[in-house]
Amino acid sequence: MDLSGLRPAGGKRSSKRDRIVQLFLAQKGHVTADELYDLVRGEDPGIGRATVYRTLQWMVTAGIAHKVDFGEGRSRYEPSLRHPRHFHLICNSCHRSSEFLSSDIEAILEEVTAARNFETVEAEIKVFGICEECRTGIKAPALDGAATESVFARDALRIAVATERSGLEFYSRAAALANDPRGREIFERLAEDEKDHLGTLEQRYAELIATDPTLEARPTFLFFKGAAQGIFAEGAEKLRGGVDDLRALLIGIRCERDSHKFFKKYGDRFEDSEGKQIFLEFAEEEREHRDMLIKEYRALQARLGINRPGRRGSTAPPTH
Amino acid sequence: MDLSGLRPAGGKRSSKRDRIVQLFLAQKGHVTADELYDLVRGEDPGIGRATVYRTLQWMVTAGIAHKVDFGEGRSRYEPSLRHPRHFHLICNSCHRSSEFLSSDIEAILEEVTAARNFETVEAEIKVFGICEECRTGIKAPALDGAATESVFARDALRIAVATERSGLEFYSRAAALANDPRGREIFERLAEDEKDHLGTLEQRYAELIATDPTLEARPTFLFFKGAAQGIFAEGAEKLRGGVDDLRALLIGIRCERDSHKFFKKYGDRFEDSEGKQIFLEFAEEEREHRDMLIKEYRALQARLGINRPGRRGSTAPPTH
DNA sequence: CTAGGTGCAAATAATTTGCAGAGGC
DNA sequence: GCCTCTGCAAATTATTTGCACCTAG
Repeated sequence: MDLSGLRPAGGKRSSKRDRIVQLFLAQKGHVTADELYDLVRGEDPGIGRATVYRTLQWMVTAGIAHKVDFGEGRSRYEPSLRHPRHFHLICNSCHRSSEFLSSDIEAILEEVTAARNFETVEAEIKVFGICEECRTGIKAPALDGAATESVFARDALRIAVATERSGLEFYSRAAALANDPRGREIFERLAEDEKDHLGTLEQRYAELIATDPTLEARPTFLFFKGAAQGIFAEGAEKLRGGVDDLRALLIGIRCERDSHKFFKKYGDRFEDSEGKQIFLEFAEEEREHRDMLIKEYRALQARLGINRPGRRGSTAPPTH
Repeated sequence: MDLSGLRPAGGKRSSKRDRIVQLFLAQKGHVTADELYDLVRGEDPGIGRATVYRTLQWMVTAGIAHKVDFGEGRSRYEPSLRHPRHFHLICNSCHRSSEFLSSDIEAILEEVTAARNFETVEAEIKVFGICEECRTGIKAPALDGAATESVFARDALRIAVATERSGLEFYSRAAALANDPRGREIFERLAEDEKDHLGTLEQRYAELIATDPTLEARPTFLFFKGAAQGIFAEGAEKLRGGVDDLRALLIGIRCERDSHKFFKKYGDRFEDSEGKQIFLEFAEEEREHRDMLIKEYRALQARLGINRPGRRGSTAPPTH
């Protein structure tokens, strides 16, 4: 692994430090300073404990390592590459920890800190308790370091598939309900797009699973509110009662905004370059969809003009 | 304060321990062992550091105190009476911390741990960063220990008011839309109930503010998704497109379930006995509302019988 | 009387630091 | 040659423990 980009300017080459860093990065989970010291000693008995501590400290300031405290009275360190903000479930019995991501929690924390005018540097969540294995004795599929990236890709793809599926349903229904022929045409076109996306995502998902068949059984890593039903599901639900065209457009605009956000956010985090490309491309297309819907909303509003029945609430489409 | 209930069976009376405990409980924020030692020394120089540590330890096992680690290399302790699960914002600059509650985060964590078959003992969230005062120099109204209870009551009442307001709107609309006269009658009756509740809550809110006029300016302590719009807001929104009576009933059932949960949960946590009583009473009434709606749903379903147009999705009301 | 609480001083355990020497640039 | 890294041992810091004594029940 090339570490040159990680070394801060002015840092000096040092084979010992390099060896410690390398050993550290090769570790799966969360290492103690002492554990790392023992590992280092195994390779080179001429390295002192202080150097390990100093290197760990340096890695933290350099952003390579992340200090975590599981309440054991000593610190643990994890490589901070990959997912910058994950949270921990820590077993009080076997002292192992597993990780998860939750955009929803991140979003709520943003709300809270904004309300308090607090500028977040870092958030940590630790859930202490008893893990499945310690409680039942049944060994559950683990989420070790190597698999994390694939599991992340799997979860992101699953959410994406659900989203496109719900999007397809939303636009199909909207097209069926639409009174205005131009509006119907747009809904039909967007339904087609979502169908395309769905195909691409399902194929990528199948490819991913093919590379590692154990992947499907592994526990969820990325938790996301829209995951189960898809981001458009609520919108599709709203259409059930029957709505006018303007309202359908409005709902679509909101859903596209959310799904754009989703694809952008997780596209950025993807390690797998193919998945990343798909996500970022889709993010762009969802943005285009949204613009198209906004334009159509304005146009339809103008066409309906003043003879449109008055209604409480805003009539302008959201612009952000 | 009577501590007899807090002392574990077999514990021996001890004036020194009692004094330490009392001093600890009188503290506002999060004390370190050493800070407490200094405080204790001020009152009785004959108390040793070890006794303070031992008492702190004892308080933790007895459930009186809660150990928190803000990453300073030493532990802090806070009284664990009152709100059992709050989270912390910690300022890296002035090292003070402020607290918040979020039911939404609690709910998400429950989902995550359930998915991993993890049995939670305790969850902690720490957000590190820079507080408003350190960043801007403007002193913001604090959330000190004494005020926390009142601020909690204020926030709970605000959410409750919003909920009843949205409930009133929901039932008014539902009554206006209802085709079935019996259904309309029920909706009208529930609207009346919500109006009553609203009056009670607004009065209580005014009383609370009267006891401490600075209360309104203090920052939010209890964060809750339904807070801004009220728990029925989404339901009321759904009615906008126009729905049939069965669907309106179904939406009402869901909203009543959520608002029952809300009143129950926070009623249990209320310290202020008047607020507590109101909340628990309302929780009961919301449960009755829900039962009423479910009964009506079944009755209407039966009355409409087989000549009701078929529709995808479940036709049974949720039972939990 | 006796179990448990308490003070003092010494022990522990993780981590940091002073300093003399080694090594990269 | 200079500046930084490094090892070793000593220092530091929060917390715990051994032990003799004390005190409430």
